[in-house]
Amino acid sequence: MKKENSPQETLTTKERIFEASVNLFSQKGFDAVSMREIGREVGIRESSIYNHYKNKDAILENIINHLIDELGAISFTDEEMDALISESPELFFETGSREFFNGMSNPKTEKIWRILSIEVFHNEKIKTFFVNELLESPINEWEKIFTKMMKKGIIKEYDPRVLAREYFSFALYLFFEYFILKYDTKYSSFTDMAYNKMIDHTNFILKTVKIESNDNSNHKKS
Amino acid sequence: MKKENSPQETLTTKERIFEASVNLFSQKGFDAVSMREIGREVGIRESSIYNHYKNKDAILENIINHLIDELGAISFTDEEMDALISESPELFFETGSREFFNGMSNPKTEKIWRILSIEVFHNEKIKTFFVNELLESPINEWEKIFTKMMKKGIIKEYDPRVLAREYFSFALYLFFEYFILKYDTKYSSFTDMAYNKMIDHTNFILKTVKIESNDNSNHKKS
DNA sequence: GTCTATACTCTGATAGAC
DNA sequence: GTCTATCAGAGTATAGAC
Repeated sequence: MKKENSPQETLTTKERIFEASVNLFSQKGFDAVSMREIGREVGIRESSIYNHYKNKDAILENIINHLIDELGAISFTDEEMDALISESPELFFETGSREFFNGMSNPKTEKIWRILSIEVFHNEKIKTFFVNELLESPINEWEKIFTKMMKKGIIKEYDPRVLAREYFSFALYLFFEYFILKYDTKYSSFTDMAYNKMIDHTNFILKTVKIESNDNSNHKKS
Repeated sequence: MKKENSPQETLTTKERIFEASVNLFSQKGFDAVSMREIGREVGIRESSIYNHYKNKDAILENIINHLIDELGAISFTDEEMDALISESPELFFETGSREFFNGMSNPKTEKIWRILSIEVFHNEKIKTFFVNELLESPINEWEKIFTKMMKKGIIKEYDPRVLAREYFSFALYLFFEYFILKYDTKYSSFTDMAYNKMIDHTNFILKTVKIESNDNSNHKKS
């Protein structure tokens, strides 16, 4: 929809304001960044920003919507899900994890998640977005998935709500560990920090609930 | 160390500033509260606050230290732990959970945790405190505990580090759900929201790793 | 200890010349 | 579209009278 690969010089001023704001907000937080600072970064006066954005909040709004658009683009159909579940639960979890990580792993997207993590307390829209996208809808989705798996005889009977929470809470833990507590430290990306831990987690869950077929290759040690 | 139960009128001005700041910061965040506002709440001019605290940061510092002192007061000796583990893993988990919840459940402590959750991005000291108290030291502790349980033959062999993360990550998930996303909603306290979920979680973990004695009372349904 | 008064800095935002 | 100039308001903090 937008030209993405164009060199820096061909970006419109509005786009340059957007980029500069994402960088500054993700480093310092929304309140700590002034319009003057954004202007300085872009190379224009702060008053000129108001030709492109109504006010400072409109920049943040724009950033949030950018992420929402991006997340809306990736999703599974029920049929794809069904096929995957039937084929192999391991593969399904792997694909699900990959989808989750893809939604937060490119550098720009990571910065936006970071901004939202910082501003979740100060902005009602961000809070609602978080509660929906990170708490409620994923857990509801996973509840459905686990229910389906039980019906298919792939996993043992267990309260699917509890199972969904057991599974997804770990992803949230990783999210908070990275974006709130460990951002700007030794890790180069969310995937870098979290992916292997998520694999360990999936194995742990499967160990408990999976119904073994005739293959007993469970005791792997590295 | 301090008189706690004295009626409001007998608090010193410094204490009243402390109380007012905890209330205001936990509702609006540190930056959003002005010295004028604190003064108004206490009933003095903002300039008078500087007779009791060097500056605004000193108030926050005081609040953080209050929590650190409080947390330092509750802890287990290795002997107590050993005795509990040997007696019953269920009881041990229950006691451990209760300790965790006690550290964040009285109304004043909850408010302080909320303040810290809001300010974790803007304050390096708070971030370090969080990383130590909520991420690293608990997971290290639980790793030791699970190792001990394995040696005693109470739980099955498994990577104790992974197990520690599996167990404690859920507590962190609950912490973030409450203090960051759901504070000021339908729940009256952290315990109110989280305790039953934590029990479900403990049961799930035990289901996977516990070595059953001769009793098979695992299939309870409500 | 608290007050008034004041200093100073920074913020987001607007008006109007070019 | 960008500039200069300017605004009102809020922020922390200090000095000195009482």
